[in-house]
Amino acid sequence: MDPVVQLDLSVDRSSPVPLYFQLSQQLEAAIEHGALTPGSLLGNEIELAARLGLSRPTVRQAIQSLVDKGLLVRRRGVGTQVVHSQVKRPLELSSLYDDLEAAGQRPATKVLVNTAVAASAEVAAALGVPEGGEVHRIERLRLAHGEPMAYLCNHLPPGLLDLDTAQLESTGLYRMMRAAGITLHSARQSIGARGAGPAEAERLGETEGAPLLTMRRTTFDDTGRAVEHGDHTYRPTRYSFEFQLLVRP
Amino acid sequence: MDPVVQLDLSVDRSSPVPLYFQLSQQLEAAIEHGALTPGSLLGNEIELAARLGLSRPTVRQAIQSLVDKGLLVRRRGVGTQVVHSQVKRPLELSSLYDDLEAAGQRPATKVLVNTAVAASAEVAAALGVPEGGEVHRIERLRLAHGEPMAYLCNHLPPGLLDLDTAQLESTGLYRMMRAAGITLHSARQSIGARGAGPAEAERLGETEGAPLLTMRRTTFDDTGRAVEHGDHTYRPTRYSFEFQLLVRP
DNA sequence: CAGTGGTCTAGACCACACA
DNA sequence: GTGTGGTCTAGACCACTGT
Repeated sequence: MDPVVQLDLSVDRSSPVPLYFQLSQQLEAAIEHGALTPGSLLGNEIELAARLGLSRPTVRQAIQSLVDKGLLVRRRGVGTQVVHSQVKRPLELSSLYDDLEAAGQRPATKVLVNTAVAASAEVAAALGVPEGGEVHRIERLRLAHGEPMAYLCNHLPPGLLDLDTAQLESTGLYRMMRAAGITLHSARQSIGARGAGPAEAERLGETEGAPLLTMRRTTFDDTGRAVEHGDHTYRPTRYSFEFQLLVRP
Repeated sequence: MDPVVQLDLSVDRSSPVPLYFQLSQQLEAAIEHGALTPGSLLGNEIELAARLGLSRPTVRQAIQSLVDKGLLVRRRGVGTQVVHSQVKRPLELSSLYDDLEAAGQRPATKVLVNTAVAASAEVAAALGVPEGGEVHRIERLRLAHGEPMAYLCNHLPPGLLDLDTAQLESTGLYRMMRAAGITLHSARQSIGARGAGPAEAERLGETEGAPLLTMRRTTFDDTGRAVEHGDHTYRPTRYSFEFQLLVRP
């Protein structure tokens, strides 16, 4: 039988951090460094609440947040268990710049184009602006260790952001948006593949017809406004999309 | 100013369906068919609870589930608003079979291989079985309208499932797993691209070196056990990965 | 300031799993 | 049966937003 684990848990009621959050952090940390081993039972919620001097709904809220992260599983009539597998993070709205930086690849960006243009039909539809209306176009080449990894073409609605070329070369677009107070909310993505055309091959240092990984994405903020439409091509020998999924219960 | 909408909401206390779920379904339906327009305010929770004869936590639970789906946004001091954009579904653990069926493409499957084999190092590591130990190997060709769309190679731990060839040809692997009482929980995926080798090109009706979309995935059930490892190749002219993402709040 | 969501309490009854 | 999570109530106070 799986053991019921006794943990050293406590909450600080004078802290501004919500109690449920303090608890979920402690539980997550316990799972992280092995104090709660995979498969172990958490002990029932009532008893846990009594031990911490919390109400049951508060304890439930803490546990629920970890269930949502995929770290715990609840079974009615059984209990709450630590999931065995190493669930890391569900897919997030990732930024290539952040991905590369996290991998220690010291990303570099070369801005090829940074100008206002008339919106094509596709861009206009994606951004919700009139066709032929003004939008901002950015073309960038992303490099790691001096090697081209991806060609990024983005369009943004006019006036959304101050698109300084120097800033674009030193950080990622999403970071600039967040810094400008834009709350990213959702994105619609499409990932595919195709053979490289002559210009693409040249830009990325590939041969014509070489397989390329493509990603098209429209990103929305929390008011539902489209804030960015991107058309990216990646060298598949240098980059692939990796992510963890959770099944919606 | 955005209008506060008055809706015709009600709950049935004699129903076995949870009250919060009844409410969230009605709200979702109202958003779906436009009774709640994007940007409109939902009205405060206390008043909504009073109107329905529910407690505030119950109403909050209903609203929270829609916030989690990305349909609503809460702002402290402001209220709860319907998101403007058409958020459909966050990425789920999708099955190619279901994807094709949903697109009305009448998928067909040809089972090429269905046998026990010794686990390669990669498969053994993915499934958590000893290298060289017995695993089950399935190779399938997925067709739509008689045209090959994808080549699917999967490995499963031994004895997990009764892998009937006829059943494999008439439905998808995930459906068979769910029908066998396996609760899918999470998956780790990697999507990339490469040029087709001679055998792959032959199988999919492509020429050698043609770009192919690749997906490698390991799926886990809710006990953390790996239940499947797949290595799939898709014809990019016929298939791409489309999904909606929500930003982690 | 008033109004909103964010957090929290101390109980209650029910449905399901397992022995 | 017993024990678990699932749902629900009727309040409370706090933090933030916008006027």
